[in-house]
Amino acid sequence: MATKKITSLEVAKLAGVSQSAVSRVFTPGASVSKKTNEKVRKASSKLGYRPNILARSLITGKSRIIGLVVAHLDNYFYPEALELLSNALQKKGYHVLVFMVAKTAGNIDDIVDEILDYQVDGIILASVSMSSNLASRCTAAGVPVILFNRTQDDDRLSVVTSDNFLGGKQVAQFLIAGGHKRIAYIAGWEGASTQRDRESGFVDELKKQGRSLYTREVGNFIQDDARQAARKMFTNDEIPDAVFVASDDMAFAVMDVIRFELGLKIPEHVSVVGYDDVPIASWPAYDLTTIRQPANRMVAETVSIILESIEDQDTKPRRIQIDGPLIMRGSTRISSNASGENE
Amino acid sequence: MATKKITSLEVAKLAGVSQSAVSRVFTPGASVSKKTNEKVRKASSKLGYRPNILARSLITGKSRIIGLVVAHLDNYFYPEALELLSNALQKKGYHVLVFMVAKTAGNIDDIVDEILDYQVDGIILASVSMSSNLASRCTAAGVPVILFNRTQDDDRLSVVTSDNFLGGKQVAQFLIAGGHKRIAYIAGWEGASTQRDRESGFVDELKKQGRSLYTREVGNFIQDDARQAARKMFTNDEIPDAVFVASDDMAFAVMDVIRFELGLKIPEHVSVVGYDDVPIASWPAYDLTTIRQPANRMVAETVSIILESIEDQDTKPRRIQIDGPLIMRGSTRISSNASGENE
DNA sequence: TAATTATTTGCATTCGTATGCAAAAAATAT
DNA sequence: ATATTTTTTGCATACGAATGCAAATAATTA
Repeated sequence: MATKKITSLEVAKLAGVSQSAVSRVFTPGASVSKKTNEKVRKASSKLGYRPNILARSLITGKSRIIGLVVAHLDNYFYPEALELLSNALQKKGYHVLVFMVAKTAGNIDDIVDEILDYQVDGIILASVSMSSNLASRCTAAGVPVILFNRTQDDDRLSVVTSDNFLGGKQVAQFLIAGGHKRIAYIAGWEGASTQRDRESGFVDELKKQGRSLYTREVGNFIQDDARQAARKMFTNDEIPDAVFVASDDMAFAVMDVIRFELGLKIPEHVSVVGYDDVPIASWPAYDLTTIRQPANRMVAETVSIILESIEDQDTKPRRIQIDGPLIMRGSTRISSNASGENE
Repeated sequence: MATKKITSLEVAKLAGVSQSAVSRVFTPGASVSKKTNEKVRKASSKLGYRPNILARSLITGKSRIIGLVVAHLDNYFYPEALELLSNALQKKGYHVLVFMVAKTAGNIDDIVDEILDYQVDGIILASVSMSSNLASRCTAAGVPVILFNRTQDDDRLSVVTSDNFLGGKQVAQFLIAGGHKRIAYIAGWEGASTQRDRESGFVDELKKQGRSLYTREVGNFIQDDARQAARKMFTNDEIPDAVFVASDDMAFAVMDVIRFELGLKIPEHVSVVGYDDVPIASWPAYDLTTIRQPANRMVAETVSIILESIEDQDTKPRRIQIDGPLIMRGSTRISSNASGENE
């Protein structure tokens, strides 16, 4: 009921000093004598005073809020990243304001406007891209923008991804080395750079080794779509003997279809490879061979870039690619006659 | 570089009106003539003006920010809830500021202090509880607090949970009806009210039907611990023929141990029941019988309570229990000779 | 048309904190 | 003890928008 807010002025009165003195006590690096400091601290804790971050932001121009836009919280890679991100930023005195966006990402721009309304110090777009026009707006407002797990050709934006092209390539090499002949691909949402890069790395390498895709379907990074894609792909006369699925999340759905709907065995009848290495991939029920996206390192880079950009407005946007290893597990077979296929 | 902020004053100048006029145009329900409205809108969009939420908050005392404290983003129930929550609040013009807290929840109080610094309009604690002292602070500050999926005896706090006691009871009834004789339980973290309620509902019903727990281990709502618990539980001479695991998340780990480490069959050798009904539970690889926690309804209640409390400071805290059904799937057997066991 | 009422508008102040500047106090040097 | 330098302090103002109040304008009525 009694909604009373303790302000610096009241603390000042109790401590017998000026409001500025109180402010200085709570401003690191300001000039305050030991005695004043003590008086103020005492009065503050007596009244339960804490500085109002919003009022402070108004004058400093820094809110210590980072806006985060996420679409796919259902793909476990993102909650994991969010947790790491939030923890890392928290340690630095920042906090994350979350903005969810429809998976069928449309009007990101409106959302970003909302974010800017909060005077955030920086913006992280997880698996989402923004219009060039809006990028200008952010730049003009001095708000650094970082794309996380998504690329875009705009040198005003920083980008942190895994090396998706290399990842795709590694999968191709691995599958060919494993002696697979009919190699298929289930794509993610084709608007996503990660999808495109994974696929072109994959297909490029196949070509380089004189192969080509046996079948291709689209799963849009959505489990239901992936299931559909799998059903279509595996009801032909001659099914693929290996399939690379553009994300672990979809791969699980695909494996379920292969095993429980079609009664096929993994990897005996078909090898499955995913992408991300989310925790579930290592659960024995799936035991999925996959490319690891090192969420921790990606997050660490993201945080360091954003903090640097905030502290020094003149920091140039950076583009970081972190490569992750192929994690070999039981969902893929390794034939013994795998050899001699290097160009 | 050119960090220029457009303020209402600049818009006012361009539009040839006063700053107050601009403010009124952006304040729903304020008195503005059609003509002024047009002039201001025009000038605003020309300059790209948007009101500064922080400055507004300072004077209105409302930030349109909701603080959310989460611990277990690795249990899929929470990302799901977060997504629903954020979406629902977004629709109402609110946004979620996320605070992660260690799973071994200790100093929640410090975190809540940080939250209050942001002048949030409300606080949601997901699976986390707070000291009574701090509850007073929040009440005094006029900030409503809602516990999500966790109870606590404090009538200043609102609480939204599923009916965990009833859930536990349902599981007991179901397992007994299924003809199980040696019924075990793997507990969550014992500091959690959800854990306690699930267990007491479960054990109470067993007793009522003249049974008792065959074995009990603790999994702390952590997969690794659950695995350990399962190993211990299933290496005795006579293993349980049914086990109720306090969360789906742990149940998956337990199932993996049972099947892949111990080579037992589910449900032939042992039935497994979980709690939450996260999406993975319905994946055929697990096909887990479980109690559904209706995240959508829980979130809807949470949002409606928090908004109501914000709009009307005199709203009394509420305690909502939403009951969820038992979802019968393939991880439990239903024996035919299940009968005559009522007291 | 004049008188009365309803709407708009601008002025000035407020929210809570930070900070440039000049005065005061303390510390140091001469 | 005095002069000089350094540190601390308070005053006053600024941040950007919202709002009570009174003046100005428009709409309504007689």
